[in-house]
Amino acid sequence: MTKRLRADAQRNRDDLVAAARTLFGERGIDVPLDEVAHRAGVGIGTLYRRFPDREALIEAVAIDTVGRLTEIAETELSAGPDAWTALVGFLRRAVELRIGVLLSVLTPQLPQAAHGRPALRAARQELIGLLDRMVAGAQAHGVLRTDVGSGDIAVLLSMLVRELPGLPDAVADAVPVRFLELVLDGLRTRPGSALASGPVTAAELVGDGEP
Amino acid sequence: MTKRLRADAQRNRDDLVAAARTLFGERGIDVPLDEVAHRAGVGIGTLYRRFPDREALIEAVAIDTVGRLTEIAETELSAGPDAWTALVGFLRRAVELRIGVLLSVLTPQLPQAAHGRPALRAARQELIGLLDRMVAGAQAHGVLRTDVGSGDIAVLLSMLVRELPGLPDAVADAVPVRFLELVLDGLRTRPGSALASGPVTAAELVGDGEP
DNA sequence: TCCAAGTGGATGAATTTCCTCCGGTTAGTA
DNA sequence: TACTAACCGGAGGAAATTCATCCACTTGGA
Repeated sequence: MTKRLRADAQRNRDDLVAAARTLFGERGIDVPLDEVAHRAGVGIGTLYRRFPDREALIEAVAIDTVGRLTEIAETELSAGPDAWTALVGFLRRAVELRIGVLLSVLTPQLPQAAHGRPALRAARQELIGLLDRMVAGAQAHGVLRTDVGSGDIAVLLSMLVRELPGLPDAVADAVPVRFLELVLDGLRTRPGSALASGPVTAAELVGDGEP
Repeated sequence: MTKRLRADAQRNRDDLVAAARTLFGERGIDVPLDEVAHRAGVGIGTLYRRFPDREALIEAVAIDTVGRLTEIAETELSAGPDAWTALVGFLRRAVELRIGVLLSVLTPQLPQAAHGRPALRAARQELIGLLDRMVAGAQAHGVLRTDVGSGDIAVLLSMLVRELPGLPDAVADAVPVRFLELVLDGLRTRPGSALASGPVTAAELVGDGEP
């Protein structure tokens, strides 16, 4: 196993991965590494010492993210009364934490080398298994439509979590959870479902009634 | 009015705006202008002659886009039997053409100056009016949930149209329409609704069963 | 036919991003 | 408490990207 890090070094490493996860998710995989370092509250030097190149950082983020999602999925599956509840819980928590799967599952731009790195492959496979279980289970119970698959869930999560630039902060913050509920329920009127927040009007989006 | 352009020049101008609209939508407002020119099949020089700076191009795209959406909305509203049908038609056509509103309606990064340019303000106001009409109408008929507003529609459209990098082409192409239908219907099983394409599995997303 | 209008892309400037290097700091052990 | 191996931060030059001009050549249309 790799040498054990000094306490502060480990802390910084974790902060870096966390910062990278957020920034990668929000702004894409090619945010300047300087920004990642800054957001983590460490110097650029520190980042480069820990992760020799961008690819290494991406891989670390991927593994970390898949791990978190797997944990969430496991928790929900074992705690929830049924697969659908687990699926919904999984999505809610992932969205709340702003964790998209896509990056971690297929890590688009990840050079083939890293893409297939065994550690990542294994972790990914495990997550996919859990996703499939939730989807299949919910479909078996007849509550999840059968024309969607686990891949749809992955894409959905990524779409929801991705930041839309230019929105007023209040709106931007609410969007992911808001739209998750919308996708779950659909736009059509349906008894018993109501969004937590009120309607967003276009005028409010523009933010200038009469400036 | 501004001087009339020579035929070929006008054609190039249109191509530029079209290329910019697509690229802005897919990759954000700060794609390199070189790429816009290339995609439009013209030289960079041509772009710069027609649009002195990025802001001018953005404004042109915004006006053009709002115009197109307005036209679609008008068509659907007058042709459709009711507001809900019009709204759905509007969304379907906009998604099909990959036209997001957000950019054009609130043009996030647009410097205040241009953001408030009268031509754009007026066009935007008109579009917002139409959106509100569709939303309010559909709600009055009881078919659209009342906890969403025209702003939600704008955000939705932008989310759907935005490209998710790294997806297999086939999936990427299908995503916008696929998810529009999902949002309209919801993930829950519902009689009589079926997606045009089959489920997308996570494995298929990753693209490597056993490579 | 003729030329004002238009074209493209080579090119240097400006900006952004990368990533090394090293003087100073600190965790952790004895 | 003292010592040192490990770690830190960020200045700054190299490299890459993007901007935006300029001009020799082409073309639409009167």
